[in-house]
Formats: sequence, C-alpha cells, structure tokens
Amino acid sequence: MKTLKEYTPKEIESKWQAHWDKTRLYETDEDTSKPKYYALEQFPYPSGDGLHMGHMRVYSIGDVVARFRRMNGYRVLHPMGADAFGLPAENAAINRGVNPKEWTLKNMDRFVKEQSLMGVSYDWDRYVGTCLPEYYRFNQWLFLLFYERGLAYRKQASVNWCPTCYTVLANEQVENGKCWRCDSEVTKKELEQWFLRITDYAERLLEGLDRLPRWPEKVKAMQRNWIGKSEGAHVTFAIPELNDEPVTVFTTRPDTLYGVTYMVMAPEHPLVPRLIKGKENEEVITRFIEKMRKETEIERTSTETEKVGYPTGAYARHPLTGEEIPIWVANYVLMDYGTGAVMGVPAHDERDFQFARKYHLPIRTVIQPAEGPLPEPLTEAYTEDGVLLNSASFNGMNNRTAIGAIAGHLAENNQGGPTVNYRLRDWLISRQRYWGTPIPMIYCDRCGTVPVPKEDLPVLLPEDVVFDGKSNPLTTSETFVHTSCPSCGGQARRETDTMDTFFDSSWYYMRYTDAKNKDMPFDPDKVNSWLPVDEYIGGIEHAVLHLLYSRFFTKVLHDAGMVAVDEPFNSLLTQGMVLKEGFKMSKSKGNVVSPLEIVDKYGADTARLFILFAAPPDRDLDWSDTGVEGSYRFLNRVWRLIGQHESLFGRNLTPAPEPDRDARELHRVLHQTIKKVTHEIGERSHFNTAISAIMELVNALYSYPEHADRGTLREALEKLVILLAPFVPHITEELWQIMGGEGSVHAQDWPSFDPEALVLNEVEIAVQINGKVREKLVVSTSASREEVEKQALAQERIQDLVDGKTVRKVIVVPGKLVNIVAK
RNA sequence: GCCGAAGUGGCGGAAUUGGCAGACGCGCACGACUCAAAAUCGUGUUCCUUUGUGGAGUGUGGGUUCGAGUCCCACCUUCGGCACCA
Repeated sequence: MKTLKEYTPKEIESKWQAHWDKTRLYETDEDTSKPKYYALEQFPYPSGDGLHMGHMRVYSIGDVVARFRRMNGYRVLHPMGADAFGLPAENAAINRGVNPKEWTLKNMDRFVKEQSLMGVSYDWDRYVGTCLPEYYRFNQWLFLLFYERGLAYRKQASVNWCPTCYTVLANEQVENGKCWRCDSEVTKKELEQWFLRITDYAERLLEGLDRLPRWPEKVKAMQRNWIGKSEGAHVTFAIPELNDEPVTVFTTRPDTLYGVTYMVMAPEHPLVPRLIKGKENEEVITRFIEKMRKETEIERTSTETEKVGYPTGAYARHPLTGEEIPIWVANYVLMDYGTGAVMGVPAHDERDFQFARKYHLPIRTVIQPAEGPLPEPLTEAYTEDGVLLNSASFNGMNNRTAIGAIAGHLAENNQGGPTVNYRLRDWLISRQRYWGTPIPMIYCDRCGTVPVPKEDLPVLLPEDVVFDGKSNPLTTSETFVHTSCPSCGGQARRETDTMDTFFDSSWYYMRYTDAKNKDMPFDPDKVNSWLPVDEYIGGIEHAVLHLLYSRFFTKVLHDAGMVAVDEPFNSLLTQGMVLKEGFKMSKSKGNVVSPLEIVDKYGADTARLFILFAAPPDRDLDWSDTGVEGSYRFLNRVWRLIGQHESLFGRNLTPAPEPDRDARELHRVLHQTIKKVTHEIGERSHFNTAISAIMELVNALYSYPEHADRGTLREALEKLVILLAPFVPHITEELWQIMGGEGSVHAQDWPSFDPEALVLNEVEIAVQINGKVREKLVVSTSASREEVEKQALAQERIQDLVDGKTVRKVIVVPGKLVNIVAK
C-alpha cells in the first residue's frame, strides 16, 4: 500500500486557485435549459484594513450555496464587487493627503486578492465597482429615471446634519439620534436637498413583506416598524381669528373626538408664528421654538423628557360641537409625524392626561366601560374599549364602531375623514461630500432646474478639488461648477451634492446580470433571466437601510418596465457576528483574529470548515482556536483516509453484486449521509449539521473492516469527497485528482440517495413502561404491530417490572418504540 | 411600553412530523504506540448516587398527552429593534 504525502494546504490551495482561474471554471453558465440560481453575498466596502472574519463568514456561506447549486444542475450566478464610494476614502484624502481614487482602487484590488485566497467561486468577469464611471454613470441614469417619473425632487426641509461627517443624513441613517457611521450627535439644519419619494411606495413596501416567507421574521418586523403604518382619521378644525383658516390633526382615535379639550401644535408648525403674533406669550414661545430647534433628537423625543407647553392665546373651533378650544404649543408634538398638530383628549390618552393635569386643562370622559361609569375625577387615562357618552348622537355606541362612524361623519361634512398615516419619510439622498456620484442636475437662471441629458452622462467627478474637511470639495472645482445650460446654452452651475452611497448599492445586484452594458444599467432580458436573487446573504445591520432601499428600487424599476419582479431577494440569510471570547472583534479590544493569518497557518479550507461548522449561519459565532485545530485535524483525517486506500483507485473496481453485511451497512450510512447533507444545505442552510453528518461518515469509513467489500468502500470514498467539495474546495480537488477522478470535483453531479439503501431489515427499538425506557429490543422491520407488542411484553425484564400491575394499554410506534401503560 | 429572537452538559452546538435528550466537534481523563514527547489510534465523559435491574434532568410554575426540549397557559432571564408616532 502506497502512503500519500503529507497534507500541505498552502501548496495545494495556490495550485488549484491558479488552475481554476486558468480553466475559467467559475465562469457563469448561461445554458438557459437549466434552472437558474442566483447566489449573492453583500459586496464589501473595500476598507483600508482588508478582509475581516465577518467577510470570511459571509463568503464561506455564499460559496457553499453557489457550489452546491452548480453541482445540482443549476446555472448559477455568483458575482462579487465593491461598494467603493464613501467617506473613509475622503477622510484618507483629508488626513493623509492621498488621492481618494487611487486609495480606493488599491483597496479594491486588495479585497479581490484576499477573497481569491479563500478559494471562493466568483465569476470575476462580472466584477462591479461602484466608484468607477462605468458604474456610476448609471446611478445618474437611474436618478434621471426617478426624476422623470416624479420620484426625485428637491425641497427645503429641516434635515439631519452630522457635524463630524459634514453632511446630511437620511432618517434611516440616524440611530438613536446619532450618525450611523461615526456616532456623533445629529443636529437639524434647514437646507434645500434632493429626496426620493419612497413614501409613494410605503403601502407596497409593507404589503410585499407578506410575500417573503424566506426572510427572517426579525427583519420583516423591523421594516414594518420603520414604515409605521397607522390607520386613523384627519380632523379639520377652524381658527376663527384667522378667518376660519383650517388646521388639520391626525388621530387614531376619532371615537374620542367629543373628548377634545385643547389642541397642541409642534413648535415648528408653520401656523404658530401667526397664532402668537401680538399675544402675551409671543416672546416666550418664540424663544421656546428656538430652543426646540437646537435640541438634539434624543433630548427632544426621549420618553423621559418632561412635557413642556405654552398656550398660544389662540383658539380653534371643534368641528362637531362648535366649542372653542385653546391651542397650545408643546415639545412632545413632532412636526414630521402626521400633520404636526394633535387634538388633546386627556380622558383617553396617557400623554394628554399628563399634559392636562400639569397645565390644569379640562378632562372630559367620553368612553366608559360597559360595566358602568368611571370614577370622577379620573386618576388615569382610560384607554380601553367601551361605550360612548357625552358624544351627542353617538352616545351608547361601541367605541370600535364609533371610530368608523365619526370618521365617516367628518368626511360627509368635509371636516376630514378616514386616512392612513406612515412613519416612513422620503429618502434624502443629497450628500455634501466628494467621493460619491454627482447628482446630474444643472441650475440655470433662465430655465431653472435642468436635468443633464442622458447622452451627456457620466457627469465625472472632477480632480481639481480641495479637501479641507469642512466644505464640499466639489464646490471648489471651477471646472465642475461652471457649465452651460443644456436647455438654453447659457451660463449655468452644476449641482455639487453627490448621492448617498446607499443609492449605489440599491441596484448593484441587477448590474451583475449585465455588468458590461455601455448603454443601459442592464438589459431587461438579462436581469429577468436571473432575478430574483435566490439566496441573499449579509448582515442584519442593513435590515432597514440597504434592504428597504433595494426593495424600493426594484418596485420603481418594475413600474418602469425594466424588471419583471417587484421583490429583489427571494430568500434572505442574515449571518451572525464573529465574536472572540463573547465580544465583537475590535482593534481597541485587541481580540481581532486575522483571516489571512489563519489561512496562512492552516489553509483556507480549514478556516472555511471551522466557520461553517461552529454554528448555524444566522447565529453569532465565537471564535475558538482549538475549534480551528479540530477542523484541521478532520481534514487531515480525510486526507489520510484516502491515502490509506490509494490502491483502490487505479483500477476498475465496482461494488460487489452480492455485498456482505458490512458493505450493506456502509452503503446505508453513505446514502443516509447524502440525504442528510442534501437536505441540510438545500432546504435548511444548516451547514454545521451537514458537516457533522459527513464527519459521521468518515468515522464509519475508519471502522470499515479490512475484509469487507472494496468496491463499496471505493464508492463511498468517492462520494465523500464530492459531498465535501462545496465546503473545502481545494483539498477535495486534490483528492479527486489523486483518486483519478475525471475533470474537476466541482463539476461533478451531486450524488442522489437511493431510498432503497436506507431500508433496514432490523431495528433497535425502545421498550418503555409508563414513558420510561426499561429495555431495548431488536425487531425485524417487517414485523407487525402485534408481533412487536408481543415480543416487547415477552422480555424477561419487562415481565418482572409489569408483574403485579395491570397493563392498560400498549402503544406501538413502528421502528421507534413500544410504550406499555401499566398501573 | 410595543415588536422580534433565544434560554439544552465544562464549552460550541444536535434532536426536521410530539416518540430512546445530549448527534458531531472542542475540552478533559485514562490507555495503546514511543527511550521520551508530538502526532496518531482506542476507551470514557449530563448530574446525583447508598454503584442497583436506582433517581433526577432541556430557564421557572402549571396544563394537554400513553409519551413534551418540541404543543397550550402564566412567568423569569438574556439579546436585538422601535419608542412622547397622536
């Protein structure tokens, strides 16, 4: 028996990576007679630090999925790219004087190299880099499409401003009042900015979630929460002193309308200055408004913040009773939710109750429980269901019925009516930064706002800019700012804001399907031959950002006839974090494990295997050095196993027609493994249990006796290597070659299992008495229930235990157990 | 407060439909090989225990069932998201 040389991962891995590259093994299969499969991992931001373990985890998962589908006869799209625009490149320019473009291109290159070292099966021909003009020209193209469709507009608004990043942020990018990127407190600024009308799609974005059964509940819940649909009514009050000018409030409780005793407006409400003009409180309230403007989101909206308000001195007329109620201004009413004004119903709303008590406003009960009246005065707001009182013709009505009845009544009288409100705001996409896609708009004194004609795209980023870390560098480029109007040819200036980089990543997965198209973002036929993405793998941090924006883009492009689907990602897998000793790896904690060091020491196969084996993909994974050793040990065990049996492979050797008992058992274990591994990868994405099943097969192979059929053994060894191939592509390729396999192991058909092979002649079952296992019994699988029951009761031990008791019942579960109920 | 997820050995985790809890791996212990060590191989490893053919056991307390980690009710803890949203 020959002995195989030692397992040398480094040598093997670089050899095969070069070979795959040369033979273009991972080129996308375009054979449309095969079913399609689109496996996608979120593309990385190419930071200056290279790959970290989190990257390694996503790519390992994605690569198993892609390889598994290829072997199962799918044509697979498995691309990679770089989300290459963004602030760090610009900060490098500011702090170290490097050129953002060169810096980014270098990092992109580094990422490709490091990803390649992992042995991942990407089709590099479809590489997409968002900072390249070939890509971002189509960001501009798509922006113009949004503009044409009335979905991109510019408006003056109070927007989120990050004082550290020197730019504005979308609502989604402010987390607890802080910038998602740098954690600085976000302030407000009045600016004229570009928005995308995502609110037009609020209902569809919400409804679409119900058609995504393969998305984690968590992510869907977060999106629902963010969209924040709330059904209610608009109620219009008139302001007598302003010539009956209407002011509308939004409420979810129109049934409490008769309980309104005051109204509250947000300090920023546009009507406030007119209401307080010349009044006693004018000065106080003006100062209050100023103070509110300066407060951060946290100070302003925390539930702990004390409610503060001032009476404006003005009154509003109740639409149904005609009563005049005071109008207040208070900190707890927000301008950007609903209409910026609310009706105060202290008897039936906790906040209103608190506010009314503090400022001695009247409290009027209009709903009481069916059992009887509430104590007066109320000690707390009554927010439960009940029956209406003090509500004119609606008295005695159940409050749930009254919601519709009163809203309907308002609609009939043009005083409001039923409405739906969403928390979602339009997406602010302007950024006052350099390293992004220039917004393709021109301002002309004569013609106004003029879009750059599509044939003039791309609007290239200028190079003659100054990075001072404060102002937008684009404004410093004379050649960029000054241009001529596409409409009249006169002098004009360019928009100097760039796009939010989330714009770039909202459609990159479509670009991969037609990455080299020079005329359009993509050919609709090509996109439709691949979308939706069948498995999208990425981090949970994008639950409401990238994933919501991408869904929005897909719906818009669907409406524009460019994409057939209206949901981009059929199945979503959010991978957990990689931890070390229970903590997130971070430079400051000093607990970072470098992927490249692990690859260098043990090889990419070991690293991949450990990452996939240590936990299911959606759970956090605690890095374990001994666990890595274990994975390395396992690969060595496989290596030696094949080495031991090298002599089996040079010749024609097939399983014996009449296999011995050991061979039959090995055959059964093999097919059980094939079944399990196929199911765990294909249906459940539980790679850890797939690997453990393969380990069991290896254990069975080690204990396969010398004298048992060699042909059966040989077959099992071959199948073993194929089953392992998606996880550890290099070692399996090497072993496949040693075994004399034809072509690449990665081009082999995935083994199918034979249900016949799983059938057992005999099976060990448990015999329970009152649910406790008391004896084991080997029975023939062909035995009838009655026979099994008889055999179980005949056991000596069972006889002893049942002695003196009455057997009430015997339950037989074929192939599993017998339970004897005895008292 | 609301929404979502999770609680199983010393550790990571498994148990797919209600049917033998702890697969697989890590760690540990003992043994084989070796002058010795490493590597490798083998055996054992939930806890208690009077060591028996014993008892307990999947966050807690109830329930359904012949049978519950799995289903139902109530609660506890941890993590994540949202939160003065009218």
